[in-house]
Amino acid sequence: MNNTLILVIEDEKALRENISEIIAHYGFRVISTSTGEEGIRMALEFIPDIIICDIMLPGIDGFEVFTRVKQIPQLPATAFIFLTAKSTRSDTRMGMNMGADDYLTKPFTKEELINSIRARLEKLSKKSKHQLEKDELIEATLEKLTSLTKTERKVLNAISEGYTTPQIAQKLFVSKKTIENHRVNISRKLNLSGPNSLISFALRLRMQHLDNDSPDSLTSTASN
Amino acid sequence: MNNTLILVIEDEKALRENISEIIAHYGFRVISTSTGEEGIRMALEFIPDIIICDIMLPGIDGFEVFTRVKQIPQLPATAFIFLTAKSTRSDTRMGMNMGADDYLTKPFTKEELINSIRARLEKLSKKSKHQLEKDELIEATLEKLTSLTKTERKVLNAISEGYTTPQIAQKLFVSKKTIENHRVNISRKLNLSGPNSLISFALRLRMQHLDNDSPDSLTSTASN
DNA sequence: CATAAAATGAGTGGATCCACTCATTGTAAA
DNA sequence: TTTACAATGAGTGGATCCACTCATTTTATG
Repeated sequence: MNNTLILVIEDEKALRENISEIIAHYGFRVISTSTGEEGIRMALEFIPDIIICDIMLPGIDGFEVFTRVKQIPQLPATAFIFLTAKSTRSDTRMGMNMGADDYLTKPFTKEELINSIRARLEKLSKKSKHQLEKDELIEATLEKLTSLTKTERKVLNAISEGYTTPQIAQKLFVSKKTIENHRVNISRKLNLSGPNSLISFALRLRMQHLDNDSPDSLTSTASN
Repeated sequence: MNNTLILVIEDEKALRENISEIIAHYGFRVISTSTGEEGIRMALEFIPDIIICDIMLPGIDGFEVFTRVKQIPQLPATAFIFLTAKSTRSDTRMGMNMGADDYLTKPFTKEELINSIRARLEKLSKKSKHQLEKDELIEATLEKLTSLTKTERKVLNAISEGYTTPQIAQKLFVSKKTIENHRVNISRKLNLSGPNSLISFALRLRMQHLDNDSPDSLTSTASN
C-alpha cells in the first residue's frame, strides 16, 4: 500500500528504535542510523522521501547533515524534519531558516510525529501530481529504450534536440536513407505510429530528462 | 531586481503596517489586508509567492484561509507562513500539520521575519531552477502568442495535444486545407520554419504550461 | 455602409515522415 | 565457421508538413 521510505538519524538508541517502531507501525518503510555520516551515505543509496534527523549528533551535527543532503541533486524533493531537545527560540528559527520542513521538539507524542510525517507527505504528493500524469505516459515505453541499439539511441537523441533527418544524416556522416530506416526501426521498437509520433515522443522524453537527472541525457543510457 | 510578491493578512493595524514596512524595506513587493475573506480574494487576483497570515482573525480564521487557499489550483507553490501570539504547543503543531511552511510566534524580530521569508523563497527557487532554462527558450516567442487569433489558438492547442492536421480538421468540422493554412499562418507569426518546428514548439509550450498553471491551457489565454 | 480582419477553402510544389521490402557489409558471439 | 545482429543503403508509395499564391464568405469595428 504505502511505499514511503523514511530515514531516521538519531544518536540515542532507545529513542531511535522507538521512533522507528512507531513509523513502521503506521505502515511506512523505515531505515535508521546513529550518525550523520552514515545517514548521508544511506540517503544517497536509498533516496528516502523523508529524513528525520536529530540536531545533536556525534561527529557532524544535524544542520550539517541538512546542508549536505540538500546539495545532493537526486534529493531535491526530500522533506527534512529536525528533531531536538533544544527548544529555545533561536534554535528553532535556525532550523527553519535553513529550509527545513518541520521541527519537532523532544519530548513529542507519537501523534505529533505521525502527523508531521503525514503533513509533509501531503505536501510532497500535491506538488508532483501533474508530474505523475506525464510520467505515466513515458513510463510504459521507457523500458523499451533498452532495446534500442547504440546508433538508434544517437539518432533518437538527435531527434529530441530538434534535428531533422537530413541534418542528422550530415551529423553522423551517413545517407538520409539510413537515418530514415533508423527512424522506422525506432518507431517499431517503441510501438509508435503515425506522423509526428517520433518527434513527439522524443521531446516528451527530453523534457522528462530535463526535469530529472542528467544534462545531456540519452546517449549515456547504456552501451550495448 | 526582486519581483517577489508577499501577501500579509493581519487584523491588528499597527502590526500589519509594521510588517508591510519591513518587507517593503527589504525590497519585496507587498500587499495587505485585515480579513481572511479579503485575503483569499487578493490571493486569487494577485497570485502572491508567499502568504503571511495571522491565525486570529475576525470572521474566518487563519487555518480556514490556509485550507481555502490550498484548494486554489493556481497557487500550488505559494508558501504559507502562520503568524500568531498563541505559541502553545498544540497550536504550533496544528499549523504545521496542515501543511504550513513556517510558523512565527509574536513577538518576533524583523530578522526572524525576513529570515523566514528568505528561507521559503530559497526553497521555492531551488525547485524551479532548471525550469528557468526551459523558460528562456519559450519566453522570446511567448509574447507573440497574443498575435494569434481565436481559431489559431485552438489549432495550436490541438497540435500540442498531439493531433495531426486531418484529426484537427475533423474535430473542428472544417477541411484539412483550412487547418493547413492555419498552421502556416501560425508558423509565420511565431517566426518558425522547417519541418517539425510547429509540433516542437507546441509541445515545449505544453510542457511549460503543465509545469505552471492552468489545466487545459492555451485556449483560455485571451478572447480576441 | 465601408473597410479591415478573420475564417474558410483551393491549387501547386517540394521536403519530410512513415511503412513496407530487399540487399550488402561488418562484427560479435555460439 | 556458422549464426545473429547491427549498420548501411536503396526502391516504392502514401500521408503529412511547409510555403507560396489566390479567392470567397463571414464578422467585427469604425
